[in-house]
Amino acid sequence: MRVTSEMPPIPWHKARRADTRQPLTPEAVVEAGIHVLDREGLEGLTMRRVAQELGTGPASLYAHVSGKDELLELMLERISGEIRLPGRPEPERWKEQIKEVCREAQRVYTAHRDITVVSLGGIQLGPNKLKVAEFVVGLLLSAGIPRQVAAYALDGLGQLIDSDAYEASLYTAKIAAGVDVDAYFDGVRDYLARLPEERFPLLKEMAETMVHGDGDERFEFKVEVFLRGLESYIER
Amino acid sequence: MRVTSEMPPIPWHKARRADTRQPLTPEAVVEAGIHVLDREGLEGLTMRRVAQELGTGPASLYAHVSGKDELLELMLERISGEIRLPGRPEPERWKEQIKEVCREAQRVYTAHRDITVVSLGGIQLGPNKLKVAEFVVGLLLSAGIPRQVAAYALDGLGQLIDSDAYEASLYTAKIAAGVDVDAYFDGVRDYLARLPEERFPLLKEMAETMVHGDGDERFEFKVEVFLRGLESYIER
DNA sequence: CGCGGCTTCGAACGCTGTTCGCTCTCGGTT
DNA sequence: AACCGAGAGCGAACAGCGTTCGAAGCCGCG
Repeated sequence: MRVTSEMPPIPWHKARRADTRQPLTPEAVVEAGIHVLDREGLEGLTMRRVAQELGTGPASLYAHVSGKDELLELMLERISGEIRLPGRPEPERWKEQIKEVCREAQRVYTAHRDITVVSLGGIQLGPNKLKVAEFVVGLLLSAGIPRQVAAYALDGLGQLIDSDAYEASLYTAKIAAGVDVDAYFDGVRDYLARLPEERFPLLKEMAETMVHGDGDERFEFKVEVFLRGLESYIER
Repeated sequence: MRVTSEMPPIPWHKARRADTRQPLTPEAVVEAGIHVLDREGLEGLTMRRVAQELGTGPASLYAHVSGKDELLELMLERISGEIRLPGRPEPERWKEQIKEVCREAQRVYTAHRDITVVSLGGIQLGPNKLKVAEFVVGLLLSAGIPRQVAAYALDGLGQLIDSDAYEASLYTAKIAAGVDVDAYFDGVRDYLARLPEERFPLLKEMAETMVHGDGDERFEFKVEVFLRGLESYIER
């Protein structure tokens, strides 16, 4: 209910949004989306919230983006552009370099909260993601891994990174929400330790071992295991 | 607007819901939830829809279940109970038996659409899930895999199963929605084949290889790779 | 100068999870 | 036998969601 609805527009208020914001392009919408995502997570990423970030209403976004799904995919592709690859592939260090890429990808995705659910949801073919894939597949082939194995491995590594980044982001979200994660894991350990001996002897006894290690350590381990498995496919 | 609001209750209508439905317990709510999930997927699983399934309104559910999140976790745990384990662990066949468990888990989860997003979201400690974990960790230890490695491996295998089942469910959902998945993959292959030579030489050339193989084949491969990697940790 | 097409956006639609408060039932106590 | 409190059931409502519609405004081209 604007009381000024009958009044002439105040001249120096005219281009108010244009002062602080560029004139609304798909890129600007994506950027605003990423801002909201970083601040409030995927759950808080609503079209209304993104529109607010741009000083407008939700309906305005639909001129630049077909809907929330497309916005999410554009955001994911934009974020994938942040992944930095090693300067040049070094085939003799293929395992180490693939690990570097995995670490970097995991770092970038985790930095943007739970964006990776989008990635888990389907194949992404944007240039930024493809660039990473091209680099990794090159390393695999140069290591002597058969083509079909390399293709499947690309899939597997992507899934590993995505699901791990998703899990990691949920913990950082919990921390941000004020949950004491250490206490949570203590609770899990105690729960396991108190399991009935006759049904879960191993889990009960391994309670301490089960909760040991942080996310990075576990991620590092999974990648190492996968790469060791891949190594066994090398043909000479 | 019931016109009978002033009339005495018609006796044989009295227990109308009780005739067809048990008197609403947490178990009944979970079961109804699974019915809706199977029929309409996680997206179609709403509190209203579950309530409708039970012949009541959404508010009634909250007496038995604290909210949608808890309902989902209860559903996941109930579904985990469908996973059948081999009769007894056979340490000399540990790899094959772990594969059997993975296949079975993947089958069960995929049969219930995209329920595994819940699993990706955190640690589940229900007895049904723990039973599977106990079995697998027993096999790993009996194979000579160090305790800490076994603990991490449990995590890794779970993640593999969950993310794969999630992906698989999305494709079956697409099929159910009438999408021609073969045509979709043909499109992906053509897209890859038409990539610019100078930027993506490998992906371009490997287009056919990249889209080769169905979900089961890829899943089988990933599990095999992971297990081969695990094998290298065995200490004698 | 006029006009057609694109952008902008207030309002609305149908949906969601959840809460409130009233009614009703039923088991246990006085 | 009477009562009463606890819990279950549930209609109504709230705040918020993604998305659509239609009117208005703007800009560049003819």
